[in-house]
Amino acid sequence: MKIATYNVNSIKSRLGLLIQWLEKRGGDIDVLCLQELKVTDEAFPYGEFERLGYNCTVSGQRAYNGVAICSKTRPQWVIKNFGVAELDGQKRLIAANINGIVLYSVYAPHGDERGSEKFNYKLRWYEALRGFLSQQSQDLPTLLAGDFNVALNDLDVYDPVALEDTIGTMKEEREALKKVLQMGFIDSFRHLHPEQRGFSWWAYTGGAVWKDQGMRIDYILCSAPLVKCLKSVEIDQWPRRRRTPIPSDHTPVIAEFAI
DNA sequence: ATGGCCAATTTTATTGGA
Repeated sequence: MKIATYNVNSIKSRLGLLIQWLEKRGGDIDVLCLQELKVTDEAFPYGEFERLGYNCTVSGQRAYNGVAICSKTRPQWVIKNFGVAELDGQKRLIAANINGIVLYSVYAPHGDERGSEKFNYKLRWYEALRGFLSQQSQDLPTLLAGDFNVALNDLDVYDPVALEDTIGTMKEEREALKKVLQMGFIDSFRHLHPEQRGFSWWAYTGGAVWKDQGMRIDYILCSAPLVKCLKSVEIDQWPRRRRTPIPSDHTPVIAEFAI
């Protein structure tokens, strides 16, 4: 079973490229976790995914945020949002039970800059994520996939000196994500590739992707039972390295499990 | 692959992204 996570930066703008990519891969993606849809539930292009054999469950929002899980088998149940009034105005979390595996598609807040209201919101969001996870049943194997907007370590940024203390690399953010990992989640890419640089995001500006000036901020985190059957983790740069149609600034991360 | 962001809305500017 292959799981992919992809921050599409608008599903409307990315639909053509996304379908092209799924077809180019020969239909090997079983579950697709999407972020930054920027559309309401009603405006999500369900039909396009149905044609490719996917059932999509969506927590959407106009203009900002929005997450979805698209899978070839229907989920047994779905949860949308934290159930925390302060945070649920922004659609950044969806969970689905697919074949007895609990899958999350999450989109962590960007955070703007240290000390800003958005930065504090980001830290509160991570607290809420941990609170939510701690209340879920631990009986089922769990996958946490999405855009976490944090580069965990210096190996996860192209220039740790230039990017020191900038958004995505600050110690508060890294600690927030590391606390999630300490709940029993493993960074699948780093687990299989301890020394490899592999970015999932490059700025639109300055031809960053051609210079490989990026960051690894998109992750597939898995609970211990799933690590045992983790076969491979791949960052597929193909969608990001298109000139036309215009790509997202992120690229998909794909993990394969022997399930 | 080779100059220079992209997307949505508030639309001919502004806001958010990272």
